[in-house]
Amino acid sequence: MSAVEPAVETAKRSDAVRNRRRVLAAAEAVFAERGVDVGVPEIAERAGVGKATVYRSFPSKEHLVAAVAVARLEDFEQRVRAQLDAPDAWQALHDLLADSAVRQCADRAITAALASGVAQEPLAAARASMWAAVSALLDRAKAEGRIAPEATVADLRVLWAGVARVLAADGNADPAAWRRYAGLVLRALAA
Amino acid sequence: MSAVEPAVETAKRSDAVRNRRRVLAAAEAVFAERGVDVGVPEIAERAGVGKATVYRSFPSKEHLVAAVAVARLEDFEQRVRAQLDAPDAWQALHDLLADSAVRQCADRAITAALASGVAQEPLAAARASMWAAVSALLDRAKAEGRIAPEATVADLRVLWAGVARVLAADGNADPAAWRRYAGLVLRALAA
Amino acid sequence: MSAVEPAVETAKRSDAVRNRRRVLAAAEAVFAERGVDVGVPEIAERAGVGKATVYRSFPSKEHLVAAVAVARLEDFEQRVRAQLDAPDAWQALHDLLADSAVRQCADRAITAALASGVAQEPLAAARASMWAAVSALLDRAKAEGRIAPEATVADLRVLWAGVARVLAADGNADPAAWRRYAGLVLRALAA
Amino acid sequence: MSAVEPAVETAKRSDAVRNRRRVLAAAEAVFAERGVDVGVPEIAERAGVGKATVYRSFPSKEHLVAAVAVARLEDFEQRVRAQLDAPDAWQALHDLLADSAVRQCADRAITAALASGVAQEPLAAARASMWAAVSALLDRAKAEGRIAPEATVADLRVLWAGVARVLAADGNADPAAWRRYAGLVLRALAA
DNA sequence: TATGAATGAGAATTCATTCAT
DNA sequence: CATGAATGAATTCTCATTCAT
Repeated sequence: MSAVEPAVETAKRSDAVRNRRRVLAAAEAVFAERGVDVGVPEIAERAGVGKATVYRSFPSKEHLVAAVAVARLEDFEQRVRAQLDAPDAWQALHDLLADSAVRQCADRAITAALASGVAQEPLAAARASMWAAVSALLDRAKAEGRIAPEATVADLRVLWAGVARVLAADGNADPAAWRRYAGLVLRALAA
Repeated sequence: MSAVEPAVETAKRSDAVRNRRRVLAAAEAVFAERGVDVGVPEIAERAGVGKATVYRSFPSKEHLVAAVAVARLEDFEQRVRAQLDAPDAWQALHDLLADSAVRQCADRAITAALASGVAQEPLAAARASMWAAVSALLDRAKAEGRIAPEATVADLRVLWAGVARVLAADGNADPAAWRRYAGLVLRALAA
Repeated sequence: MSAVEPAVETAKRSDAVRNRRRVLAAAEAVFAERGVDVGVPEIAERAGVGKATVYRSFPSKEHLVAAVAVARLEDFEQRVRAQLDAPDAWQALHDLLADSAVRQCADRAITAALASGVAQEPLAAARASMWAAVSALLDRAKAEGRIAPEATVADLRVLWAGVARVLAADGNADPAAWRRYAGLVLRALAA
Repeated sequence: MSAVEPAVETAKRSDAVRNRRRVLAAAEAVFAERGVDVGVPEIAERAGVGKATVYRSFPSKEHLVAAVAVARLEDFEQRVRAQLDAPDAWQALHDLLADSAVRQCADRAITAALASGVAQEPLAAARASMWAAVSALLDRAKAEGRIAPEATVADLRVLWAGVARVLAADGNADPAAWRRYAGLVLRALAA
């Protein structure tokens, strides 16, 4: 019996974890499509669960928003770290920027989460960690002589997050356009 | 005598016009501080008028949002046109960007107004007119050899509107920072 | 001078009286067309005056409604009295009913005015006076042997006011239909 | 087992259904007492539920009004059909009218619902079905020789709905009065 | 005096969140 | 545990009525 109970508990937890993931994925998708102002019912329906189930995994909508932001940041960070040893750091940076077409979702979520003041620590940590990774790549690009020494990762953030927001708001999903702006942004920071 | 009557009519309107301006100013301020989702009562209180007075001047909140956007655009356009004959076009452009009054407020308002589909024509006209003025200045900067020929005013918009949004979202009101990013953006478009 | 002042005062009063009539007429028309729930601005515009002018003649909208009801009642009463000596009382009654196609306006107004509890005395008086006149005509019809002795003017009111309301609500403006129902109502009260 | 699941689902709905009925009953009562212009909060309080609960069962107030009208019509229709085989059709008709539950409430609701254009089909269907039943009874009364062959169910509607409205507006709840007017109306249509 | 402007109260409706089932 | 139902707070907007001009 003592062996069964944990199994049951684990099973339940795995269900909970699965639901949590479903909700998170649904929220990401819906936020990306229609902004962070969509209602909870919509997210719940998209996730195929009831409204209350959303609240089992996330104490409030703001926490859900923050969780989406964190997930996005972690996701992007992984992709950055996978390129840390790329032969051409500048090119890797360029490609990463160009590929981050889903950014607006995270950005809106980050903005909303920060504005709400909820769960700021995990969010700030995820942000810092992500930017640390980018910073490493940026440093390598500087070492390659392609990026100006005084350029900072903060600059990159301001420029690129801005571009991403505007393109997203425009509904511009053309990869070539994103690619072109990635080049322009790096040019702004060029040595 | 026939000249007096209109004066009387204008006098009556003057109060309405003054209130309309107050509401517009209050809306600009509140939108800039807290986004376009703030309620009408808040705007009314800030303007020192009652809720219904807002609705006298603007048929709906969406119209108010659109009016704020248009006012912002017109305001900025005037400042651009005042620099059309400046000796150094690049410098003029740089300065305009640096103390740009078309910030998150206008952008959020424009986005919201466009999304709402209300009063799109005047808004689109104001936008086009403003960008036409900027385009003229940009052309002069190209002629000076400081801006790349293939750079477009659309590029400038994407880069600068983005920077402005991010800085505004950060609550960064440091003029030096805005100035620095103005330089970076123009560098991205440099010849 | 003492002779002039009253003249001026009278002139002013005549203006006021004219405006009062205009408003009353406009209210009658609008109430008949769209019910008593139309707003004051609409009535004012129809009357060609400002909103506040309505309030100069009538302390509140409810008073205006009551005044419309009273005017209607008095109007109808006059038409009844004009028939008091008609040779055929039954026929006169029938014609009066059939011609009272504008009744729904008065009825809605009477209902609203009574429900509001405002200005009940003049309204009640006008009602009583009007029904007294109808009663006289009804008595003559009884004397002619066409109407049952036990029929009352209250019966006539219930039946005919009801028919008028329903036809009006149906939007039925066909005189032939009104005429036919006038006959049916009198048949219900026939000797 | 498969039989249990629906039961569970029904159990959940049972509360909703009970509240739906409560709201409907409260709306009927309030509409009958004070007209269809009463606010939703009042109805909700009368039903012992929150405002938003009303909106769970009925998408809008207009839908609620239409639902009340339909419920009233169906209720009355059932009572008519229960009398279709009564030995004395005239008497059955008389009795039905006399204790008619389709009173001002239903009529005002029908009028409002038709004016709003919402849910017209179910309403029209309920109306037609109800009048079809009445028509059957009326035909039997014609066959009995008590009602004129040229009388129509539309006539009955105009006369009786009108009487009902006026009596209701008068606040006259005396069964004897309703009974008496039922007799008068049938007299108007007598052979 | 007549007017357009101003206003607070209140209407319908939606939403994030909590409970009973 | 998961769910649909319930709710009060908030939002947009309208209206009868009063005031400054």
